[in-house]
Amino acid sequence: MREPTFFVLASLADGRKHGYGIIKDAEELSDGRIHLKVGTLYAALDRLQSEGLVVAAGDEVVAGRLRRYFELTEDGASTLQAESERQALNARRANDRLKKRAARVALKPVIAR
Amino acid sequence: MREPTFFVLASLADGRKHGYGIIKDAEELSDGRIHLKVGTLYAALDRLQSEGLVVAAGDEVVAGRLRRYFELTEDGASTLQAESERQALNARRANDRLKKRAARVALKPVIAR
DNA sequence: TGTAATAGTACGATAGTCGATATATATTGT
DNA sequence: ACAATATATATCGACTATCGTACTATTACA
Repeated sequence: MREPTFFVLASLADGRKHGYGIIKDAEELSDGRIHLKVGTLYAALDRLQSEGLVVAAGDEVVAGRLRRYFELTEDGASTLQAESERQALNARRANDRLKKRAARVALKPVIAR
Repeated sequence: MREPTFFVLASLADGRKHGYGIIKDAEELSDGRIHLKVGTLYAALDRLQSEGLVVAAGDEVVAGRLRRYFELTEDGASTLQAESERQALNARRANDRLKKRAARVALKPVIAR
């Protein structure tokens, strides 16, 4: 799963939201790092719905504008959970290696002298 | 950065390796979850070289077979570091939300009674 | 009055991965 | 002796998520 999709699910884990709301929320959740493109978002929502990870949760018209609401399914929540654990583990593994590497490269110049 | 590329860097963080060695190492590092496809690997190595994250580190012939070795640059190491931190943070954020969500859905049936 | 923010739709381009095919040698099993 | 598996790299078309941009439309604010 790629980062934009991950943030769509993570955003919806907070509760029912509409498309534009997801964009704003994901931006906040990622400290401004992620700005979901509209094309990416609605494509992702369509795909996630067809996969059963997200369901449409009513259309509303607020201030003359259509809002399409979505919410996470239990499947969506457990998929996000699994994805989150996978990423945390990958990060830990990479970090272990980087630490060992740092120890190695710190040693090298001393030997070379 | 996508998972296969991440594992190419993580594998090389361990030290100098050749293509096939990276595939085997990534498999081990990920507890068998990741099996890098050859197409993906060599495309990734070319790309990472052109980005300066990886450098060619000598060709050798071992037991009649050519081995093309690669190693991580300092840029590659810090890119992997940044990527690893990003993923760990994303995972933490998603997890926080999932915990809150679990608390919410655990409450709902009680109210409904 | 026009600019920013809100909200959604549409679509071509790009990039990374997948899956398959090819080539070649070494090792292991029957 | 022969087949299967492991080692090792190269290449290429297909797929798909994302990007980037343009478009429509309303409301709020300066």
